[in-house]
Amino acid sequence: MDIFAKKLKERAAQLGISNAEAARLCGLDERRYANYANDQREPDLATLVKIARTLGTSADYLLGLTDTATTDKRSRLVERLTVAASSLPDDQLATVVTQVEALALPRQKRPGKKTPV
Amino acid sequence: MDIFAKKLKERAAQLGISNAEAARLCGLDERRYANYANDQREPDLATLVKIARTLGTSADYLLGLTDTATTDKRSRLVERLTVAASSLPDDQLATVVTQVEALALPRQKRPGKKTPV
DNA sequence: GTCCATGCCGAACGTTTTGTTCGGTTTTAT
DNA sequence: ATAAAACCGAACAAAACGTTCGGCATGGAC
Repeated sequence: MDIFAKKLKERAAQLGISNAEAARLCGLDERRYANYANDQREPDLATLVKIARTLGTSADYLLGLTDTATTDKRSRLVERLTVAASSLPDDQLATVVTQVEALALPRQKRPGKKTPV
Repeated sequence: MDIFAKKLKERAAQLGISNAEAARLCGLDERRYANYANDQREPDLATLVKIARTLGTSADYLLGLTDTATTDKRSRLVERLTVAASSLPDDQLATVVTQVEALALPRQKRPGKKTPV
């Protein structure tokens, strides 16, 4: 599956992270992940799912069954944010959400009922 | 991957064919395919793709990635983050990405090969 | 009833593939 | 120049795979 290896590298590039970082995010041994990215080994299905989920993409994309390349620069930034945020512990994630939402909602005179984080 | 096995059987049922017929359609040994459908073996990635294509479905479906209900608490937090971040101007978005990535990868000061924001 | 085509399954065996470790080179930012 | 991080080839034990064999159950044909 050379396509899988290519997509793996392509995805890491989209996210602006190294393969080693992608490995860490996925909770996989760095050498092991590198074997996937270099088309020397193939993961089992559970690992494939874990990678797709962690990198915020689909198995179909990683297997070349769809070509949904994210070319938009802003979209990729948002994806990087999603991937990074997903690896945070609950409390840090909650904090980040609060802060970014504060940034996003510039000035509403009366902040209405908002779901507490 | 018990999900994969289930989806395999589910798909054959949807198509109104036996597992043996599905195996033949995919050009796979009947016993081999049965091992997949019985959750005793797993196919390599190329075979997974062949099955998905032959049965007219997606790898995401076969792997149970489609029905990712966003009912869980963390997923909703991440969704809120995505929505909020998407409304930010470019520079603020870039800043947030940098900060969250720094949080996500608690590591030494030396970043390796990484695409700059 | 007998036959046999079809679907399905467990066990076993030889082969292939994987995960991991070790050591080393290359790259990058200070 | 230095050190941290990224990256990679080789090698080996362990795990997973594909395939074969035999067996069981069902249903239609004769």
